[in-house]
Amino acid sequence: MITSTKVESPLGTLLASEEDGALTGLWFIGQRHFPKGVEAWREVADAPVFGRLRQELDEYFAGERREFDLPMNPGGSHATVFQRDVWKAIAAVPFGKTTTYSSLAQSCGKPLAARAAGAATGRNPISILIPCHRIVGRSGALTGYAGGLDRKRALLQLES
Amino acid sequence: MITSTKVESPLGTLLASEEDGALTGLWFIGQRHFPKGVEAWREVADAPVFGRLRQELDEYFAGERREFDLPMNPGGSHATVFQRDVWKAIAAVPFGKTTTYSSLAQSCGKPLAARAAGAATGRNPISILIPCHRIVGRSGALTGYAGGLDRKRALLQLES
DNA sequence: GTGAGGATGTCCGAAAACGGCTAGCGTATT
DNA sequence: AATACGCTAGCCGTTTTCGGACATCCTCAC
Repeated sequence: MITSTKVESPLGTLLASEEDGALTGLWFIGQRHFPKGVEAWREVADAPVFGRLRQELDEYFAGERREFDLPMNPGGSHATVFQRDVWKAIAAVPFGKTTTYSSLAQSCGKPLAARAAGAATGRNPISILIPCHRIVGRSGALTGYAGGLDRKRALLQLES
Repeated sequence: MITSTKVESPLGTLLASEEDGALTGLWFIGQRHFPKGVEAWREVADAPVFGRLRQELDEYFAGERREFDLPMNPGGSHATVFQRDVWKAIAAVPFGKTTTYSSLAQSCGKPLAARAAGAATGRNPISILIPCHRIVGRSGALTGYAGGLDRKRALLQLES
């Protein structure tokens, strides 16, 4: 059973989803690749993981938190091996640092799959906590963000 | 979280699956349309619904039970509306009776979809409890069964 | 009778299109 | 000479698309 709730943030409202006590998703409302079957999820505002999420997000946006610490399970069941690898590599990028798509690809053992890594990055199901905003082009250009480049800029600004 | 277990029967071994306390699947091992992600399910032999299933199945095969009574949730999340309609119509066919694919299609409000009803019948996720063995061709021929025609014959024999 | 053909929803495989990329060159500015 | 754009062409996993195949049955022409 998947449950969901809405979370407010300085960058707009987010939708969070949870299953078996672990956070499975966090998207800006209406962003690119917003999940499809949302209507079937049951809204349960007070699941334990949602409480922690709200608090840690508040601290993060207040500049008082650099890392998140709560149970996560991105991708549920339909994600591919490559996607999981990419998301894991993204999660390893520390606060305040950035890395490139080609570097991600390399970490996954597929040095030539930079473009595919970009596609996988865009499908990251847990915005902010899996910091896909820290991934930029080789030239340093921001290239893209499923929640919009403005939000990507704002997040990088917050971390600088 | 989906869990599974194996169940013995006079017609062979079955795999049962459960989620949130409801039975979600029951297949003959290796039958046509056997589910795919089974490796990812956790084997838990003693879920409550599995206990009831074992007992009711034993009674059924002993000729002492004509109807099943336990929580079912066929198709989980990826089933289509049409499939659910067909399975519901199949569940309404009583012990010892049979009906036809075209009759099923009619019950679903799509009188011309007899063939599609056949396809949906084949995907029935809960063998025996959703009695797809009671569906025959208009001429009375047994036409097909995902678990093999022998088993279909045996089940109809048992109910006669 | 008997055989051919059409209606129907879904799955499956194959093939094509599509991205949150990059390196390599030419040109065009300083 | 450097640097900065802009275009092009390869790279690769995933998504989309499309064409058959099915646990059928009715009708219409011979």
